[in-house]
Amino acid sequence: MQADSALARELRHHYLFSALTEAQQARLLATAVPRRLAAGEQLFSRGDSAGQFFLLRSGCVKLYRLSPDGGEKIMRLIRPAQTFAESVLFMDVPRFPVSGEAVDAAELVAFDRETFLGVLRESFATCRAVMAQMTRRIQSHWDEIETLALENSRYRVVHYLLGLVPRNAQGRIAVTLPARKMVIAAHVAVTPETLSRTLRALSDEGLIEVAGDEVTVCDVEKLRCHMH
Amino acid sequence: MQADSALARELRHHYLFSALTEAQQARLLATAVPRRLAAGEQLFSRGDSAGQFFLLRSGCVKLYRLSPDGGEKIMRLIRPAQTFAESVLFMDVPRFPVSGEAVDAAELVAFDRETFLGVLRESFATCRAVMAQMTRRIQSHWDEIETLALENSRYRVVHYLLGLVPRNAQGRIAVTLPARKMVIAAHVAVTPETLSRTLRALSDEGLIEVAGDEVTVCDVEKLRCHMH
DNA sequence: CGGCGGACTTGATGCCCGTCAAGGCGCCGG
DNA sequence: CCGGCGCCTTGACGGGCATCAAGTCCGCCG
Repeated sequence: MQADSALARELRHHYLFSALTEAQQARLLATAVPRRLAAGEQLFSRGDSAGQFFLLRSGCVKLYRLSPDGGEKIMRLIRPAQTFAESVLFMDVPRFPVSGEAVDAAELVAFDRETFLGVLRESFATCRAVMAQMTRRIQSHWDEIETLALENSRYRVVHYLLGLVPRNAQGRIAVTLPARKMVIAAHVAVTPETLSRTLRALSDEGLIEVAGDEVTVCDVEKLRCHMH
Repeated sequence: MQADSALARELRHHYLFSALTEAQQARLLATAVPRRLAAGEQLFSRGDSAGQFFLLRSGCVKLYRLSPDGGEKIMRLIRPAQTFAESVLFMDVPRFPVSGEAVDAAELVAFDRETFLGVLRESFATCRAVMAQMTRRIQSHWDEIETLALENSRYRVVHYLLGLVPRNAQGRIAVTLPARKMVIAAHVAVTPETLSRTLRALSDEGLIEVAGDEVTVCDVEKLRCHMH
């Protein structure tokens, strides 16, 4: 790998690597393997045995599971500068718990599990960072579970929208949807049709305004209390 | 605390403590606070700032969130010998992300956050144990999200039942429901009525047999492929 | 430009499932 | 023994949402 310097610079701001010494980072890079994926290409399947985790450098990757009836549930969308499949680091028999596939053409780096565990042993700060990150992930899962457990689709959509606006936001605020509406519909477990209808109903009631993938919430407070 | 020896014995088999030296365990116990809860008594509310996590010694505790319309979603049921709210260990501003309340009268021990973090710094083995546990939790959340995202209630119930049987189970197998049916219904986001009807339909079709909280799956394979 | 395909929207229809209500059953205290 | 109280079950009904099917809009490419 000779494009190391650019990669090393990217790593410096990543939670998994920022607390490591240069020497430790070098050890990781020595066993790192670059990889390219075409759009739609599969990276791994649920159940595959796993010896590495990944950093996405460009493009977009989805982690998903297939439901029995052929539908797919997207568990997470990976954006550039995010790592994923770190969970294989800590499993006794490391297997991927989800499938991973490139949405857009992607450029990524695979890090070796054992090498990283060796480095981790020497860096408590990185351990803490990992645990903090996992804590955040668990809480975002709780949010998602909370959304999915809501009885009707309107609540789920509103709950999802509220999850997009910053915690302390007030009044009027614009957000851009993080993915195509089809994908979002899958996230909140409704059909694209219902999502469309629900957004229309909300905008007819003057609660939001929709323009493409730009959604502006007219009054965050009102929308929040609209859930009650 | 003079009932220490019994408590110390319980800790020895717990993932958070088993890798610690006697001295480290002693440090933890020195700042541990025993606590009793009556049935229905609240331990903490979502959003409360948190300086400790808990080990349940007897009874039953539920972690839950209230939905806007007053319904509650149980995120996790805590059984004796389990710790909970460990996530407060790793948050920058530690707050409880869910509410906690005793279902049955409960006996528990509160451990001090800072003390535990101090011990954790000295034990990489415990770090690994924590990360492994969090990994398992994340994956069980994925399972739950997968369940909740299933479109109809029959699939959700079957998926839940299949989650109860051991991974490699085959043929006929009996499981006992881990909670009252009302609670399970909440878990899979259906009403108790629908759960009841679904179980009846499944047993009418000869797929399962229900007797109280004992459910025997007549043929795991058939039930599994029944999802497809 | 004009044809094509994919994403989104909108409409009509049917059915799943939530709601309400009435029973059956075990448990408890009187 | 009875009466009361939860929990579970079963029934009837209505609404919400998935499904199917057009229709619109837009980007793409020949």
